[in-house]
Amino acid sequence: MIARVLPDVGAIHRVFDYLVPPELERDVAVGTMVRVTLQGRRVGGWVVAVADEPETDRALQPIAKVRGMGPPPALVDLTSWAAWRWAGPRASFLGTASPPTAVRGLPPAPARTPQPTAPVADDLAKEALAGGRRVLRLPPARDPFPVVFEAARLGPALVLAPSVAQAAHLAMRLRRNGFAVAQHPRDWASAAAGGSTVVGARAAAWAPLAEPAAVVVLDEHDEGYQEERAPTWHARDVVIERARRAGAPCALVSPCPSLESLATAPLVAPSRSEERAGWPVVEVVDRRKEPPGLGLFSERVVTLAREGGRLIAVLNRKGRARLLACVSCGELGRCEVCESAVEQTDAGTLRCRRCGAERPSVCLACGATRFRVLRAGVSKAREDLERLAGRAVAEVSAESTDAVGDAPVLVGTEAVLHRADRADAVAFLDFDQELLAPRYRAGEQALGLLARAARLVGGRRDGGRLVVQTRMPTHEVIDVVVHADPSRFALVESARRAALRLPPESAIAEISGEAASPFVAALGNDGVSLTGPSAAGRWLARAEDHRRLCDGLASTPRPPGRLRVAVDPLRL
DNA sequence: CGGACAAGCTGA
DNA sequence: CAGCTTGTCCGG
Repeated sequence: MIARVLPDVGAIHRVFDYLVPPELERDVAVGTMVRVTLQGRRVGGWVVAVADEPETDRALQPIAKVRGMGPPPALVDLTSWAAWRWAGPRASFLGTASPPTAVRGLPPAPARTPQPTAPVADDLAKEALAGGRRVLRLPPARDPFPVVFEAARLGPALVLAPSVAQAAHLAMRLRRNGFAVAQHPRDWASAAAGGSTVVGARAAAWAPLAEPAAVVVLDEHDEGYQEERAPTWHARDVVIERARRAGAPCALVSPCPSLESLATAPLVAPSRSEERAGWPVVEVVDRRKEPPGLGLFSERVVTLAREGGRLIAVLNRKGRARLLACVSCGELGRCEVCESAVEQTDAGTLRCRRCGAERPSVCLACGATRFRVLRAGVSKAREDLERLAGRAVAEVSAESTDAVGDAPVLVGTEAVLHRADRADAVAFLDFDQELLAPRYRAGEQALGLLARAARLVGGRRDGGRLVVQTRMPTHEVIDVVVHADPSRFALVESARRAALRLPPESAIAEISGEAASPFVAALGNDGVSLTGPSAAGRWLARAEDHRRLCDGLASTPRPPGRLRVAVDPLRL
């Protein structure tokens, strides 16, 4: 018996043949994790195929050790596809699909799927999982659990949630309903044994179910599903492919579905009135019509902060002040080293955001020591709101570690929307910053923020309330919440993407690193067009679809040196 | 990736 | 020319 082994070594993308000693034959199959001798040293690797005859005349080495079970053959096969789709090494996908600690044997599979105790009847869930792929648009306040329930009823299903905490919560609810459940990656062995529905976050896209009976992705628009480091694989796209291969129904659930999903699957949505009920009331504060000098806070937000209900104010700017001007001469506060804008620290000094140089609060032009805040950050916002509201206001950012507790008023970056679990109102202090962010997905991302905030306040019948401060009150993203109709954004945005040839109207990859230049020189051909390099030394490869793009990337030899290829880059 | 080996550089 | 650095090649 011959094992074809892919070593778990960075720069090796080849498969090598090894002899399987007779006493190990029982333990070796496609997916098995082994240790082998390569060039005199021991390295880990995966058996990606078994054969009777070697492909070489060389003398074969025996497999040194069987480390344990690895991904099932269907997933080993899927890693080849993923390596093509995201232009990355197959070994990195095999690593994600492998157990966190060695698995020598599997627990017994549950004899049969236990009969759920309390059936949840839901026509939309049934329709979304009737067969093939569907986008299921459910408003933020509507519980998606019936979809998960319906999927698990069909057999061992694969269910993704954007965060580990949400996945754990779903697992608990499924268990309470009588289903056998495995949490990925903790229960890797149970998942591999079969018979259990598997629940997890991004990495669970690679959970070891042989063939899911159904696939559900909750909040499929969530950016947490995409890996930031190259290869930039997307969990949603991985499970879509798994569902396709298994012939299993696949429901992509979201209050604001991504254009990518809408472009490739039919939409299922509740009635207008049901959808409306699931979005909160939104108050749009048109800042163009307000008297000048109010700063970050409209009268409406100040009133809400005073009134008593729990208010969360969102401002996506960290620190105290992001842009300052001298009180006496009006000159902008800039770095004496690199001339970039300086920010004000909590200690009152000025710090450069680009190079980190710090200096006392002194104007470079006139020597005055006082500055006016032109663009406040959350720290300043917290101070101001506390003064205006006359009660304690807490600050929350990604860095702050204090428990949110039940502080009545919170000010924070968007991290606050992840840390708090409920609110009576959420106010976006500078929503234009989100709408106008220089990224092609800014609109989708802004809408995602509104949907997340909507979850914290609940639907309109629960008194849920969003306040959006903006100078673009008729922007289609705001329109979505005003009318509780996400298609208002999708229509406008997909036309815009088509005009600009941006995804999903094209497939793009960002290429950077020292080897980028020779790589793109060899790339530009059949169906792949190139732009670049940008100031940061990045190229953009674009094709009509992923097939053309990924074929082009795969057929181009990689020159030596560091090369980063980010297919479907999030930020652009 | 990391070991092997070859070619290139330095100093006595 | 020994002794060391740097570069290139390749793995079962």
